[in-house]
Amino acid sequence: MSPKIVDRDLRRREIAMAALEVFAEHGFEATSISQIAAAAGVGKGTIYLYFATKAELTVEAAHAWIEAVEQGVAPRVDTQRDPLDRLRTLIGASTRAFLEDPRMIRLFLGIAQVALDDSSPLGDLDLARKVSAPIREAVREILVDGAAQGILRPEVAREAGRHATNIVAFVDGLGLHHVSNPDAFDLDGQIDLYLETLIGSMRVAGEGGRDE
Amino acid sequence: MSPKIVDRDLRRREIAMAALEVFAEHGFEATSISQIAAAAGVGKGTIYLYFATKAELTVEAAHAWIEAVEQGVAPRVDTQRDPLDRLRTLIGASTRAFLEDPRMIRLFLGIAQVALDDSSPLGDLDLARKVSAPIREAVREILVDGAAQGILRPEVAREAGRHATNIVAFVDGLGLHHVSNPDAFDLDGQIDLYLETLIGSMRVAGEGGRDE
Amino acid sequence: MSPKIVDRDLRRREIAMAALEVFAEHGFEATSISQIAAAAGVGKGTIYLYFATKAELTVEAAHAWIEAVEQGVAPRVDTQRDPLDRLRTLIGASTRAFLEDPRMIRLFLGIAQVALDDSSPLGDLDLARKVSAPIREAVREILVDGAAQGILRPEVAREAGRHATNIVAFVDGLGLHHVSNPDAFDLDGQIDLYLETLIGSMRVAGEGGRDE
Amino acid sequence: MSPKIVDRDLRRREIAMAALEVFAEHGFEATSISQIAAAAGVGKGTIYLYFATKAELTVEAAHAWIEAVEQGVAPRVDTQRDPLDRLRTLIGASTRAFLEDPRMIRLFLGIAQVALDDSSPLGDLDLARKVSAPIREAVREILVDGAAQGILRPEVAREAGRHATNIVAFVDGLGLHHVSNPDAFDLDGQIDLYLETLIGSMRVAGEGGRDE
DNA sequence: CATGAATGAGACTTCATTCAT
DNA sequence: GATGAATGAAGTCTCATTCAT
Repeated sequence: MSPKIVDRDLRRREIAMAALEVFAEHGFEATSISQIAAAAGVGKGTIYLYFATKAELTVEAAHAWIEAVEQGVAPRVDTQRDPLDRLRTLIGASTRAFLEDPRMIRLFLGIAQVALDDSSPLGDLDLARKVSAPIREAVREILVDGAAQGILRPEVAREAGRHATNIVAFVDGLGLHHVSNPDAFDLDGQIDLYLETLIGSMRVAGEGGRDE
Repeated sequence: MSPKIVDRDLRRREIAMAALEVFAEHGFEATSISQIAAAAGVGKGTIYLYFATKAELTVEAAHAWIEAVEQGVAPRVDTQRDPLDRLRTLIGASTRAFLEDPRMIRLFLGIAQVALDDSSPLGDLDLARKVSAPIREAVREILVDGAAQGILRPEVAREAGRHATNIVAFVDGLGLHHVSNPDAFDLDGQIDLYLETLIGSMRVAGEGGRDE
Repeated sequence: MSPKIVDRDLRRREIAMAALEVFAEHGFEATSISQIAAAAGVGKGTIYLYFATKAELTVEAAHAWIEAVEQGVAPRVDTQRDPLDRLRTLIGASTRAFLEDPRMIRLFLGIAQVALDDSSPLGDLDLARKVSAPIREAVREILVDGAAQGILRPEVAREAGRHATNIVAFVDGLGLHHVSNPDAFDLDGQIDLYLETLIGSMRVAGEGGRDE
Repeated sequence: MSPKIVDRDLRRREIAMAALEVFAEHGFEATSISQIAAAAGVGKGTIYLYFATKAELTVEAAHAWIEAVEQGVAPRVDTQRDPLDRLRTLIGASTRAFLEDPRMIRLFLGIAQVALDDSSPLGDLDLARKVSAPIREAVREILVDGAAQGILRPEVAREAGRHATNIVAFVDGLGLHHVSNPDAFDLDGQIDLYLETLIGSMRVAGEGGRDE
């Protein structure tokens, strides 16, 4: 009656989302098919009607995660007008929302590790890059905007993509350290320091800044 | 009468180093004692003469790694006099040497993941921080030096430790992305961009810079 | 839609009975899960679908044994009317049936040994006592009956429980020796001697006895 | 210099005695060669200079135990003159001394179980019988004495050996139950009850007894 | 002779995957 | 299609036994 293809994809996605939950909760290698089946509310055998292999399920889960991140980040940026404020808001908010949830980092680490496995079908996922793509793009746009408005130096616009890559890399790196030892430093303080250092370098000289 | 004499600590270290190799190759949880034993050229049971548990071996391997990093980084810095050059050399060289070996990031990810496990004896190791401690300290000293020589702004010296934390975080984050997809960006170029942006913000205004 | 239906309790019992066979044959600690699985005709992993642990399987096997003993002993007693004859029949028949199978004593010894282990979940099973409980109770009833009929001394009825305990202890002890070396003595003869000695002391004086 | 045969046997005995200690403490199958070596104060390899196999060591330990029991029992009997008192003393004292030490029963059970193994070289040890031989013999002598003094019935003397076998069997059986659950009954009380029942049947009729 | 480092078989247990229902 | 019972490979760890020192 209903098209089977649609059903299958829907089911795959549902199971993948459930897997995502369990991965985030228990870590990656510690998660069994049984747990995923229970979380998805289906039988263990049913998993194998939709995925040939646990690895294939992992790939789907990673994809689902990427899409979820993409859809979750975009809305947050558009509340501010000033490029510098937008940058502060974007980096600060998404970093905190994203990194302060240990489940997310666990998920990221787990999937990244699987992706790093040479024999893994996740190898071509370019996970870190795809997951951070929406943030990176948003950052890039802000930088271009800022240059267009004369707030940021012109050359920032020329290198906007590469700057965005660095910014995202910093966010992920800081998140990694934060997660390894949340007490080692003040996450907010480090983000502020980074942003102001960055802005100090990008801002058109002579414009009034926050720290001088 | 004369029993075989074995240096337990040396043996532990040897096995830990071998374990490190395999961990880096296959990831942490995917590595079996058998593989480690094979890599170390010993029998499976021998491992347990030196480590009560796989977890204990993991801790030792992590420690070994930390020490190896510590010893590997220090010598590289002292060849330059100018603080900015030293910073470029330190970050550039150690980043490349350290991060272009995918095994290292894999190891780092693996350890971070294990460290995230609450029940893990690695939990209190603060591995991510200890591993990067020598680099962070070297960076901090350079920043303080640079401020003392009047090349960097005085407030950089005051915040040297926090700046160093951010710089190391960036290095790790960029490494993570690089390893995830080596073709996504030019590692050297990104590092240069970061360093010049950073220096641009830290340098005493009016001093001549490299990129303008 | 119609999943395979399995009676878990039945399956547990089946496996426990198979385990019992192997325990009896090889002793308790010398029996491996592999052997039990083979004896039960199932895969090694299947055992763990029904028992969380080897110890849990052991407990279930012990319980199964207790029940088997309970069901095997009761019917034999009710064929005789005279208390002394019933006592002779009960002790003689059940002793022989029970003890001449060396597997049973082996089982008993094994369980006793496991029970001695403080950390064993069998510790609170009081296995030796439970296993012999039905016989002990039957003996007690016979003694009370005998006293009620005026055949045994009144004080025997008052101490019936403690006499029963001693009788059962004797049976087990003789079984132990018998199993240790079946040729060392004539089991039947020793049982007869014991019974007549016992009866000689319990019988109301002046009543005609079998052996004088 | 010193005859090697003597040294070897002495050493074997020393190690066997040490093994006995550990067996009694930790149970039989739970005892490793390492533990025995440590208890004996020798190296693990040294064990194999004196015993080809763990089983062989077990045999020697069992033999050592038998001899120790033999030497320990005899002295206790000779303090009393009245045969009935001597019997009470012998059974009561040796039972308690022997059975109230859980290590001894553990040892007995463990060795018995090994001895029951068909493939065991202990099979010909007739352990239970040999261990109890000295007590059995002492009991037999007391019974013969008692008959000779006219205190016990003449037919007791004729069957003295078989009575002694039964008495020892009872002691062992009661000990087994006691060890399985020390709280199940009062050991002293049960022994007294048994002895008086036994004596009541063996005593020459009309002689003043304890319980009438 | 004595030692203990080394070994590998084998124990218990988990889990991805299959398949009869 | 859906299920979960069944399986066996593989993992961690123990320990009797060997052998170089």
